[in-house]
This record gives sequence, structure tokens and C-alpha cells, in this order.
Amino acid sequence: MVSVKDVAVAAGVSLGTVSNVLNRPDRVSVPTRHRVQQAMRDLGFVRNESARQLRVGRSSTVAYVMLDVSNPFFTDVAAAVETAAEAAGLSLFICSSGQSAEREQAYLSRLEEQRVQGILITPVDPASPLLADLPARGTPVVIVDRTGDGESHCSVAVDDKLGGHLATEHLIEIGHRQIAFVGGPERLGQVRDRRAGAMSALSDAGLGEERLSTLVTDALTVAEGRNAGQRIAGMPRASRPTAAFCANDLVALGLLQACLALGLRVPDDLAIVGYDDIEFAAAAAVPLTSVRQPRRDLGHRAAELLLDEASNPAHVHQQVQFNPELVARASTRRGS
Amino acid sequence: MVSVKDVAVAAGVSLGTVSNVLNRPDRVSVPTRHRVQQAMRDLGFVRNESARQLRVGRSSTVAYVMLDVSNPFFTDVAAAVETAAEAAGLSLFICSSGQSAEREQAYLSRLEEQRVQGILITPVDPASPLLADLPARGTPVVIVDRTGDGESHCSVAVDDKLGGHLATEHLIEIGHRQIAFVGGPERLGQVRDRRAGAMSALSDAGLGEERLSTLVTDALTVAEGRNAGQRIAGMPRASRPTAAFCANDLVALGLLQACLALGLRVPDDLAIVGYDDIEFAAAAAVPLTSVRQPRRDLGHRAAELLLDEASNPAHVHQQVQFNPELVARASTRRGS
DNA sequence: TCCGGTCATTGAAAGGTTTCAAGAGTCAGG
DNA sequence: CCTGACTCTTGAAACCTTTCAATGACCGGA
Repeated sequence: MVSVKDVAVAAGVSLGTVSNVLNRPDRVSVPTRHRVQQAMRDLGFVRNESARQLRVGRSSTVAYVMLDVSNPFFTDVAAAVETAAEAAGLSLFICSSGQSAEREQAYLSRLEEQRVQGILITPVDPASPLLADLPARGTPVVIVDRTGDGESHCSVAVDDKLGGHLATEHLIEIGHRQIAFVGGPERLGQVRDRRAGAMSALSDAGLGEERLSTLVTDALTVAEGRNAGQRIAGMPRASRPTAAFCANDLVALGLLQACLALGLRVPDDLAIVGYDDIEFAAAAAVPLTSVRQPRRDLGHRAAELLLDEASNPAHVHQQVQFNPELVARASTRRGS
Repeated sequence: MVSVKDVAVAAGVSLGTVSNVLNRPDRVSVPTRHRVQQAMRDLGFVRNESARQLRVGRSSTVAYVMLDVSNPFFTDVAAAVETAAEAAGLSLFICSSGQSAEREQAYLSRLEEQRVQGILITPVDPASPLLADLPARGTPVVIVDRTGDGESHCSVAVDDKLGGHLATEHLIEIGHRQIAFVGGPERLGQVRDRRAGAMSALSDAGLGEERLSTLVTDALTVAEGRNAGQRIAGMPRASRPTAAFCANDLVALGLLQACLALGLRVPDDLAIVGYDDIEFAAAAAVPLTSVRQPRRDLGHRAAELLLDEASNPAHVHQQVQFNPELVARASTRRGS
């Protein structure tokens, strides 16, 4: 493994000069610089980032720990973060916790040990003690798609209660009185808040809580959505809900698919509303009504806050909240 | 920032003992161990991974540089890699080149400087010189979803020519004689090979090359698929192809969506075949016929090869190739 | 009492880079 | 010919961890 020392010997200069070529090329005379650069090429020199980092104390990397790589919503957020990070000259490493708290924990430890400039995270468990400790020990953390406690982090979120409200209000407006909320596990804040929003829409409309039944899923995936679809299709017509509000689009798409396969008409037998408005929602068998979140803004703003916290000593934590928006499509259109 | 030295002082032991607690706890007597661990907790000690790596020479990280985070095909591959990496006690960092050769280059350099254990990559440009140099300088590289030159890398791929062949053969069998290939840019090997497979299916069926027209897209995205759909819908009926074979499912879904919106019936006016069989293909407005790739096998096998190369001195490069499989659905079913 | 053997701990060296004060060399001005 | 200013280069220290040979303490056996 070739080091600066080898390059220095080959180029007939001191080790300090090689470092200067690397970091402050203007301070080195042109012929020397060329000689050193040639030596680097000849020897196949690769700077050792560990040693560099050890010396300067920080890396030029940020990380985004996301809940689920398979959810296009999060990858779109990641793409926006990537763009912002690149503009700031940083590399973005994406880690997927796959909704596992242990894996999330493991990644956070690794990232802290690596002294990354900062961590963006959509947490499995926002109350994790490690998450709260990180900033105190010098690693900025920004919570994405969840509202933090405000003590130790910035956060960028979308109002999930409002989203749930919008979705349910829409269903009530078009006449539904028996609505199923489909999503889980309960431990996810997204799930709790969206359901709470649904409840509030009911009470605002003067309807009782019993109008909303809940189908708990094990995860927010297409497969779990299909499962839920089978459960709904299996219900006797009288007690079956006439509309379903799903905690995200993956679940909604699975639900839609299962319902159609089992002979339920959408929206006539069952209206469906999803959440996130991922790209595939509009292209579904029955184009899906969904609650759109400004995902690029989310990623972009989160990256901005992180970079500010990492570089600005006067940084003050902020809780940014965007508003979601209902996009009505065929899956809730009567008589389509 | 607290270091082992601080911990040593606090616990009243030497620095070497602290290190032993960290790395070989069995060599330290129980009371000492507890004392040191308590000191670590009290002081909030976080091991400095840079220093560690500098000393031991290698990191415990692998990376997957993928073409496009927004394509569910790649994220499914990534999830499989993640699982394999975790089982081997390694962390996986995902990087997205976003189909940009410069960004890919930048990530590769960073990763090499970080001395990652190895790199999995679905390259924008498999002929990149950097890619060929990495293994010679000590960073194993496995090419995913592309066949490498065999000199310096392992590779795990799916036979794209066969895939293209299967798709087109299917279209020919059900009677299509004017077929459009939709995909691009040409520089992507996936696009070239799938198109070549389509060509070979034509000639095997005794049909001339002129039966396959090509609609070049700027990228393999839903938006580009929609674009292509508008172009096709705008053609006079006589010269319009009766079937489209798309280079991936994103393009196919966009194409499908645009066609339906513009009044073309699928499959009656236009049959569509996609590629990858992503989860959303089956849930589309017209369930999509697609060429399925064994994506979990792909990711899993790639990770295996990488780990072998990283740890086994007797490692010998392999080019693994899987076979794709046609999944016929409504988008090519006559008279559905 | 001395010896050989365990077991636990220590101290120093090494790893590759960056930084910075200091040194060497050059040149113009007096 | 000397001085001061300037440019370029140097050498050593520092960053934090791991490793390993060596030390010290202790115990049982002779």
C-alpha cells in the first residue's frame, strides 16, 4: 500500500510537500507539483481517508438512515438529500434499517464511530436514547418525516394528522360512513398520527369513533396490503367497510390488487385512499387517490438544516412542518 | 472528544487494558473490565473508527453503488445485499450514482480512500479505468447486473439478451409484426443487450430487422416512458407499432399510463412488455407482462462473491449468469 | 525458600496524514 | 556586499487506536 512517504521519496521531496500538493496546491511551485503528481500516478497512490480523518477530526460524509429502501417515498427523499449533499461537496451514504430497531442502532453506532458530519434519519423509534445522545457528543442529527422533541434535533416533517384528516374528510364527503384504517405496526408514529387524523375528521363531521375500524398490518408493504385485502374481501357484505384509508401507498396498492383479484370493484364496493402519492399510485389498476407529501422539499430542507448545524456554531434547532395535499383519483370516484 | 486515554485515566488502568476491554474482553479480569466499562459509559466514550482503521488496515464496511435509487429493482437487490452483509457482520453503505458517470467516479474514489472491504456496483460505464484499477490496488469489486471482463472482477448478471429474446418471441407468437423497442440511453449495456435479444428473436422467427423500430429515451424512468407513450399515440395508425418492448418496468409503466390517458387500449391497440418484474408491475392499470430477474439471488450471490474475494486469498473470479423468465399478464393478453 | 508457570496488565511502537513553525534559498534595493 | 522580504520546502509533532513483547504478581510444588 503506497503512502505519502513513498510518493515523497519517488518525487525527491519531503512528505510535507506531498501533503501540500494534495491540500494546498497553490503553495507548491509548478515544477515540483507536477513531479509529485506524476509520482502519485506512477505509484498508484490513494490517499488514506482514515489517517486524514484522524488528523483533521471530521469526515466529509453525511448519512441518511432510512426506514425502508423498498419504499419509493423514501428513495425520493434520499435523491433530494443526495442532490443537496453533492452541492455541498459531501458524499451521502444511505443505510436502510428495514424497520428494525437493532439494525438502526447498529448503523447509528457505526456512523458515530466514523465521525460523519451528520446523520439524517427516519427513525424506527424516535425515542431511542442513542438518538438523543448523538448530538451531545458532536454528531448532528436531523429527524426526517417525524417531528422530534426539539431539544436535541432539528426535524422536518409533514403533518400526518392533517394528512389523515384530509383523506378521511374526503371519504366522508363522498358519502362513506364505514371506513377501515389499514396500517401498522402501531409503533410507527406515521401510523398512529395518520389514524389520529382520521379520527379527528370523523368527530369533526359529527360521526362516532365506531365508524372507523382498524386493520393492523405487520409492516407497511405491498404484501401486507394484499393480506388486508383478503381479510376485507372475506367479510360479509353488511359489516364490510365501504372505504379504506391506508397508512401508505404500498399497502394501498396491495389492498387494491387483492380486492380486484377477489372480485371487489374499486371504488364501487370499496373506495381506497393511500398515502405518499408515490409515482406508482397514479399508474395503478385503478389510479389511486393519495395524500401527497412534498418529498423533495422534505429531503432538501433536511439536508440544509443538517449542513447548517454541522458548520454554523450559532445554529438553532428548528421543527419544520410541511402540509400534505390530497390528490383525488379514480379509486374514490363514484361511478367511474 | 473523549479517547481511550481518558478512559484509562478515569478507570485507573493503562491504555492497553482499555483496548483489551474493547477487543478481547476475555483477557481482562472481571472487576477491571467492569471498571473500564463503567468509565466508558460515564465519559460517553465513542471509539474512533478512523484511528482503529488506520491501525488495523481495513474497515468493516462494504458499499453498493447503484445506478438509480428510484428503481425498485435496484433497491430489492440492495435489500438482499444488506441481508448478506449483515450476516457477515458488515455494514452496507448504499450510494446512488443517479446514472451519472462523474458521480459514480466520485463515489468510487471516496470508497477506495475509505478502504472499504469491497464494492458492489451496477456501473454506468463498465469500461471505466478506475473500475479496473481498484482490485489491483486492493479493493475487491463485484459487478452487479452487468457481465464484467472477467480479468479483474467477479460479476453477477442476468442474461439480458435472453430476456430480450423471450419478451420479443412472446410478442411474435401472439401475432405482433411491428414492434417498438423503448429504452435508452444507448450507452447503458442493459439497453443494448435487451435490444439485441429482441433482434435475435426476430431473426429466429424469420422476420426482418425493419420489424423492430426503436424509441430512444433519455433515461429509464416513468417520466420518459410517458414521453414515449405520447410519441407512439401520436403516430398514424397505419405506421404505429402494435406492441412495445420496454427496457424496464419504469418505462413500461409510464408508457402504459400515457397510452391509456390518450385513448389507446392495452393490449388491443398496443401490447406492452416490461423488464424486471418489479412489485408494481402486477398492480398496474393493466397488469404488466414483464421479464423477471431473480433479484434477490443476484444481490445475495454478489455479496457472497465479494466477501469471498475479500477474505479468501485463493479466490478466483467468476462470472455468474442467471436466466430471466417471462411473466405473462394482461398487457399482452389478446381480447382481455 | 526458591522455581516454573499462569494470568493480568503495561508501555512503547506503529500506522498515514495534516499542520505549523522554522529553515533554506532567491532577489531587489540600498 | 549586506539586509529584508518573499517564496518554497522541510521536519517534527499530533491525531487515536491496536498490538505485542515484556513486566509483575501470584500460586503451587519441590
